[in-house]
Amino acid sequence: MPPTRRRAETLRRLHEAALAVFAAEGFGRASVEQVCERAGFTRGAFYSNFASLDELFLAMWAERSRALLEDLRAALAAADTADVRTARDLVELVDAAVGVDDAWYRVTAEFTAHALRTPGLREVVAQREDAIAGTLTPVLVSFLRRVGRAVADPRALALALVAVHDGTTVQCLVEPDDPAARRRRLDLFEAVVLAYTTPGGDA
Amino acid sequence: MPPTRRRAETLRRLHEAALAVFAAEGFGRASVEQVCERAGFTRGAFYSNFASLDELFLAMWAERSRALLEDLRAALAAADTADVRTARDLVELVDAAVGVDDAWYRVTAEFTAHALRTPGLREVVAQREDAIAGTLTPVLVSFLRRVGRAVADPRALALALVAVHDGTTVQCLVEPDDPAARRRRLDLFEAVVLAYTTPGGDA
DNA sequence: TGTACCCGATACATTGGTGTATCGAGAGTG
DNA sequence: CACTCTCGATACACCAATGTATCGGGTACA
Repeated sequence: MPPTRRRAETLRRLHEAALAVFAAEGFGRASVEQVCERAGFTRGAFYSNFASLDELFLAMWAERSRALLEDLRAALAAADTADVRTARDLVELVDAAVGVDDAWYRVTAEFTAHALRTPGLREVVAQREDAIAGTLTPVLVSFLRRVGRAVADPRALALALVAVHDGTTVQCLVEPDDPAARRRRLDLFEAVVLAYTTPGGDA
Repeated sequence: MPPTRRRAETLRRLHEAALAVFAAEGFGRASVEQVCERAGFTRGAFYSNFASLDELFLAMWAERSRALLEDLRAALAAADTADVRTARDLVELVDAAVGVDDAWYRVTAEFTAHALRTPGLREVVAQREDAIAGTLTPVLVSFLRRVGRAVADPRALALALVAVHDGTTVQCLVEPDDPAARRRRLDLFEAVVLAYTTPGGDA
């Protein structure tokens, strides 16, 4: 059964409100009450759509990561091949598309920590991360080939890049006014790409 | 004024209880009440020692990172030079000393997210992280020299390693039964060390 | 051993959140 | 246009936590 028009709109507003509240209060401290107030609903609306904040978060996360990967794919597809010749160019392009999103980082970091302590959730998170890496891999391989690099173990590279992304994002956010942090992030990305690939491709 | 004996013991018990409660409930959801109950005190005890949970956490964190760096230094000092000949050896040694601590990771990740959203705290966290990298740097350089590697930019390396540590820790914890995650972590550490150093040293 | 004062206990007034059971407006449907 | 049933609002009963003001036992120190 497809959600009715009314319901779809309700979900949209709840997602939006939840993101704002999670970002402002922290996932752990956000209450159903706050989310509903922000969305302009009573708690009744919430409970007839979700059983818990966890459930709402997972729905948001699925949506958001889908959109993010789509953006990334689009950014890469739109890039002029002539402008992307080296691994560094590619790294900069991807970084620009993915960015360093303060609010989103905080929310996912907190939720991940929460999931690690909640057995059922841990597996769900593991699955999602796996799916993300899985989607990322082929895109990555094909674009690396364009800049003349062959990847021995694409999965390892994808996971390494995700790890570097997470780790450096914190550093960038902790020192938001320091452009050096941003540069170090790009350097590290580049170093990892070079370490996990060998010359050889279309370039 | 040095803390009296009674007070020192109270602090010890509060630290211990706080770590347990933060780990079990999440930093965001932990209450003063819970911490005190676990420690066997009333809230009166808490408020006459700290103004907030933030304050308590910062005290714990300072203590814990001091101890961690001390352990690391000791582990490196104790290692038989004959057994540590390559960058990989060094990486494995450090990894064994630092480890992947579930509870501690969750607690710090949540606190960091919290600090990012709390202006005053963000700077405190930045300072602490800086101090950690600062302490790490000389140790790192001296041991890399032992295994025959020279470091061009020690600070960049230290920060890169911290980022990789953070990023891969999550991955290891999300898939706790997968030894591959652990191996990928070591591989990434090694790749980064090699990328940020050049041959040349005592070896 | 006396005494000053530290520090943890107690009590109080408040606040804000929880989940469920029930109702009825109005969207969806033929 | 009328019928149906979804879904958000309302109301209920309940609990957990907050921070402060005050008290007094016991530690520390001469």
